[in-house]
Amino acid sequence: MDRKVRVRFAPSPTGPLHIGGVRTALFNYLFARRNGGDMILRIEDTDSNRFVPGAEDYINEALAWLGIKIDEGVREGGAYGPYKQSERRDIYRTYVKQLLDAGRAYIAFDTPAELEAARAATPNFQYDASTRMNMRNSLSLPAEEVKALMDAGTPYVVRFLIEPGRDVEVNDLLRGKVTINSSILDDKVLYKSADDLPTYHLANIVDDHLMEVSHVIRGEEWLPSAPLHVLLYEAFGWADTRPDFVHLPLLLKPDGKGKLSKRDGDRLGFPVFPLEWTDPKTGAISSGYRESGYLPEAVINFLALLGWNPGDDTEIMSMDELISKFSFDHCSRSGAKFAFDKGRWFNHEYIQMTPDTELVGLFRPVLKANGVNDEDFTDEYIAKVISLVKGRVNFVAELWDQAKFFFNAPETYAEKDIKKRWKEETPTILTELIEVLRSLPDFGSKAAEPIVLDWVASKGYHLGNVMNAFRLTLVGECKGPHIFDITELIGRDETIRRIEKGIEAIKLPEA
RNA sequence: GGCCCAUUCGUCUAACGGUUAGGACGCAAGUUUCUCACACUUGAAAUAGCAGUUCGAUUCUGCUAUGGGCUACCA
Repeated sequence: MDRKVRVRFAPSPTGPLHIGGVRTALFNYLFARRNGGDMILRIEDTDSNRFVPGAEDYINEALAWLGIKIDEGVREGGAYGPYKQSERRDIYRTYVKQLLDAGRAYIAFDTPAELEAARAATPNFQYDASTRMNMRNSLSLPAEEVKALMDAGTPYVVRFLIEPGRDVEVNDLLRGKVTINSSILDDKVLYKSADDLPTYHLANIVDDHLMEVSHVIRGEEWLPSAPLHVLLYEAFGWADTRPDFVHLPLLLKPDGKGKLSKRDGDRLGFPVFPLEWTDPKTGAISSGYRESGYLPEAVINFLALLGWNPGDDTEIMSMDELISKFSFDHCSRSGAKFAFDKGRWFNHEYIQMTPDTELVGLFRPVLKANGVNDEDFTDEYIAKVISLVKGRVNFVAELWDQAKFFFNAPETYAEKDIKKRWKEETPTILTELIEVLRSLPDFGSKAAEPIVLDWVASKGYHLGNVMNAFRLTLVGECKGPHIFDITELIGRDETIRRIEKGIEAIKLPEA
């Protein structure tokens, strides 16, 4: 059956979208784009107790930052709306009634306390064919009593009537046929009268059907309930238009047990959220990839390769390349530990590929944060600085560590470098160097270097000691880019000022 | 406990019955160099175990082990 590819990403607004959710969204997006399909963003807010303000905005902002574009959704609109489940109550009510009328579901009045008691009384209690007649529901109770309870406005739920002893087949595009027996399924709650809202299972099936979703691409945690979903499609009479299922392997904690969870937060030393998130209740802040200096392209590239490969050794791929190569044929079925080391490398690669002029805009806030009045420096100057040091950083923020001496003269000088390079005759030599620098007709890196090196050679000085002492006065330690690139950028006056300051401040180490 | 899914270097993965089991991150060494990096070169590093099918198993089957998921009026 050939039909238009339509996929959906359906998060619950219960907090910030975590990185596993982002990966699911990405795979949906890549698959949709690869096949000329539509990408739907559906907000699954059927649990009124877990609603978190701001979460929906966060989801939109995160996907936008990452470059995952939504075709239909709450903001984007579309012909299949509303795209928020809490606005679809009328629709769900109709379909709940359909199931009830067809005898595929029933009404249950058991209170939470009664359910708890039943679970406590029976080991491995399950609300199903073996127990339902002992519970308080429209199957076990006389019709008059059911009516009386309903008339009295007693809270109830609607449960799906599962026929036991049937093998239910789920055909997963990644895993092949998965068969489970319906006896292990319980009579799932589909609807709660208390808030007049369905549960995930009902809403999910109804919406996917009505929105003409062709492929349900979601995390592996949904695999056990997929048979229930198959049964629901059947009960509604939608079996032949049922979407294909793809259950993606999970993202696991890098350090031990379990799937990567929202609560891991900063415990692991790297973000698990795309954007920084402030908990509206506690005020606790969880770091985000954006704020941690990751480029969205790097996050996307890294995530795409967790559980998928292009079929060859290519690793660096833009979104467009990912789209053109994406296929479930190259998806793996096993969970992937979310080790972030490689993510750092991806970010390094993407920083190298990003034009310096573009990095300037990202670096200015870092300068400000470090007390530099960045207005004092032109874009051209900052871009040149970046070009000299970006090869050695993984993150934009790390540029500061590598480049601060381009903005401030050193205040201190590294002890161990002094010990190694500062000799008794150093002040004299550097004083001579100042004269050489003053006499240079052209202070540019290319022009200055041979003249200075010739001078060192002609004097018979130790090149390493002279240059490193020179470097020490400019940088404060023995590190950094080519020395004449530094002097060219900071200029002749500042270079000489720093040498003089160094001669003044650096003392010969004892012994 | 029950049910389901998975298992190749430390990590992400390639090899879809025949390879010296490949690549990348990380790690180590070397080259380069005024320094620290970058870059480049090289290296160490894996088929969970046991049966079976087969001329031949990383690849197919079974069992065991291990890991993971689900087992709510959460998604």
